[in-house]
Amino acid sequence: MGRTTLDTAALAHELRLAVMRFSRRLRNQRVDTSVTLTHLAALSTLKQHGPMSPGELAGHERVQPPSMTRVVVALETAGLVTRTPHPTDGRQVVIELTPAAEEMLTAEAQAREAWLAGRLHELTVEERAVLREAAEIMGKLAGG
Amino acid sequence: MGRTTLDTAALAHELRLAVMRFSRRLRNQRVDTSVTLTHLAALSTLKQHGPMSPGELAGHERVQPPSMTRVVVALETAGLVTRTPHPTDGRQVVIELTPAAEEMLTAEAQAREAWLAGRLHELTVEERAVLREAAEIMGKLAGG
DNA sequence: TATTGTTATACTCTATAACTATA
DNA sequence: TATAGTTATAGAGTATAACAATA
Repeated sequence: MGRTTLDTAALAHELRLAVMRFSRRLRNQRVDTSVTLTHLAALSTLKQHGPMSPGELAGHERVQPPSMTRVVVALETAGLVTRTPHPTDGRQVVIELTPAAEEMLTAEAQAREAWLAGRLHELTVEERAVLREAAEIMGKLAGG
Repeated sequence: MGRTTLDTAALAHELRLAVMRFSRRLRNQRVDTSVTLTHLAALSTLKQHGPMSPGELAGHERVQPPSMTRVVVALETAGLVTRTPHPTDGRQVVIELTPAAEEMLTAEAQAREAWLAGRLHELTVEERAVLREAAEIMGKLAGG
């Protein structure tokens, strides 16, 4: 086992611990309890990629379809997404953001991430640059 | 709102999404289902900082004391930690790793993080360096 | 009275398995 | 048969509130 392998194992260890604590911290910082972070993540994906099926959404969020079904039901109940039949494939449905959701995402963007943004603001420019790159790399790791 | 503030808000958004997906992915990659990642995190903290009370452990892990109680009970049942009375303060108990836990942590260190280490190995040296720095920064953000 | 830890209870998030409807 | 989605069920992880023991 070479030096790179040792380094990688150590990094895996540290990164796992840091990400777990950080994600817990993030999850507990929600202020608007009416919309959870999981719901927000789904809404953000719809905002970013446009209308899609529950299956596609589950793929994007890296959860199983039944998990996404529950999220979509909750969002529909809250009036934040609509479920309409797919135009050509009767098995599929299309999930789309409502104007209310668009408005909410826009209006509360800053407020929702206030804690994290505040903490990030305390960092140096260099540290933020590191996190910006790291976010991209983690996205790649999670997505592949 | 200046440019830095805008950048920070955008970074908060991207970082939150990336960390959530990444942590989900990590949580689902456990192979040895007998010990969950949450339990492992607690064991790693004990390994790193030595014996401590449930309250201290909860503080380290950034969870509430009742949550840690459940983790400790599970770990004690599994024979991975011991709960002994504090020598001078009768209210407190001291949580300590058993030899079995030490052995497990050492022996399975690589195997447990196999997925992540494998993925990290595919990255460039520069990307790993970014994640190494990011882990430290996220630890700081989670801990403060 | 204040602190430490536990118990009781409930909610969120996620999974797997089984089912329905459509292709 | 295969695919998309949902329902049923279960389990992990966490929280708040209430309680017991000790300082």
